[in-house]
Amino acid sequence: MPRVSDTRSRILNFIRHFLDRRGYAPTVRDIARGCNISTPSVVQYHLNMLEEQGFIRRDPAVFRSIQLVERKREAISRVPLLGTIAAGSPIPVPAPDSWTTTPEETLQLTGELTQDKKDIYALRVKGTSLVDAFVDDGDIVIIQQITTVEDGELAAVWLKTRQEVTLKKIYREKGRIRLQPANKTMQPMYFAPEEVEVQGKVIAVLRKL
Amino acid sequence: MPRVSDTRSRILNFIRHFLDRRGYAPTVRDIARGCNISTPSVVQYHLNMLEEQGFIRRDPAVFRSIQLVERKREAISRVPLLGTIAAGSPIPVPAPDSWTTTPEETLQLTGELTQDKKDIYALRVKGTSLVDAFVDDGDIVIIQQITTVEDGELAAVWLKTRQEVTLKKIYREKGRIRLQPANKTMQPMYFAPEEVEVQGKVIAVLRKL
DNA sequence: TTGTTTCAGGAACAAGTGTATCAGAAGAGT
DNA sequence: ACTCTTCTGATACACTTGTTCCTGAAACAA
Repeated sequence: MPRVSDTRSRILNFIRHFLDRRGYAPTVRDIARGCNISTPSVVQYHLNMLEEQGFIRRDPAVFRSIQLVERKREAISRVPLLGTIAAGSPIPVPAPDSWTTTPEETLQLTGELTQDKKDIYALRVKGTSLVDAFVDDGDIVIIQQITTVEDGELAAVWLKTRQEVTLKKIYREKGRIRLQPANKTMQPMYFAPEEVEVQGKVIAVLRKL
Repeated sequence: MPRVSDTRSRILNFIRHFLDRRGYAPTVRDIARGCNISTPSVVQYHLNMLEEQGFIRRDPAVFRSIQLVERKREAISRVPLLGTIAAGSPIPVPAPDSWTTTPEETLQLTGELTQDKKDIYALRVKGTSLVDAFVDDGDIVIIQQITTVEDGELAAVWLKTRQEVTLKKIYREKGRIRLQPANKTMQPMYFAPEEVEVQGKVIAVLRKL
């Protein structure tokens, strides 16, 4: 048991909160003020200890350079919001070079949602044509750009003859393709393989309210 | 067309890279050095412009306080997944002290989804009782724990007499409460105010596939 | 005791750093 | 040409801030 109720961890917590609240690191004197320490030198002492113990990292002689080792850059992927998905209009499949051009907007998602997959883009749903996939007007679908999907996976498909885009579970059957709505109470549709063009695989849907 | 290939965007990019590489913000002079600008005052000028235009935020007289507005929403919050939401069982409202206890699981979400709100938890949907809110079995609803919501907001409500939980848009009317399904084709339901208990406000729905 | 380690307090220095001011150049529009 | 806005340059000031040096108290071990 430490002598005081551990100044050290109090300092660590103060740094955490300061970073959360202000967005940049505190100075020695900020910490002193926040932890009721009367002088910078004491803070300096503890910071040196914390750095030795591997809790923080600092660049010498650089102001506000304290970094928390525990805040290892979490994997955030920036997913481009490339446009809208509507029943009557084709999905705007991104050109290979357009990944770097400025999209309409960018979503910041954790790897938990993107499942760390590559070639991902997002589309905003316009209209209520996708209600049979439990997707409402204004929802955002996250799509991985691939041309073939496994049986049973939810795919974004373009129906050539109908000039229509839809989200359906796809099943290959003998000589035809079955498109099954996510809503189990609804009936499947059948198409010739050449009528169906898989634009991508839906890996997530999100709705902000 | 700007004279040079826009010093401003060069500065912005430099700040981005500096933050990524060093973990803290550059000083005026760091930027000057990195962008081949001969004097701090020019950088200062452009930083003021960038702040006016809403690209960055700075705290006056605080060293290394430049923050990229575009990364404001990057903060990852850990949202506890507290259980399931099913038609027949009450929503497991977290006890005030249980926030720190270990939840079933934890979601990592960016501020973009949590909208930087407080007192947020997540529930996994079990069953198809919420289809009228376009919520499917297995979806995850993000809920902010508040007891009153604005008219028209999607709320998680417990219907006492029915012993049932549902997600509905809530409207206060004279002497009664109207619960409107998110699906506009469906009919509203009416209840006496004391029958309806608001458990929280739905701020997002997400579906991982 | 004695010595050693850890922690707190005070003061001061030197460098880093935001900022203001003045001056002037370069375009754009009239 | 003229004015106006936008941008660049140089210098200087004042404050912020990392750092060092000193003193001293408290705990612990030999």
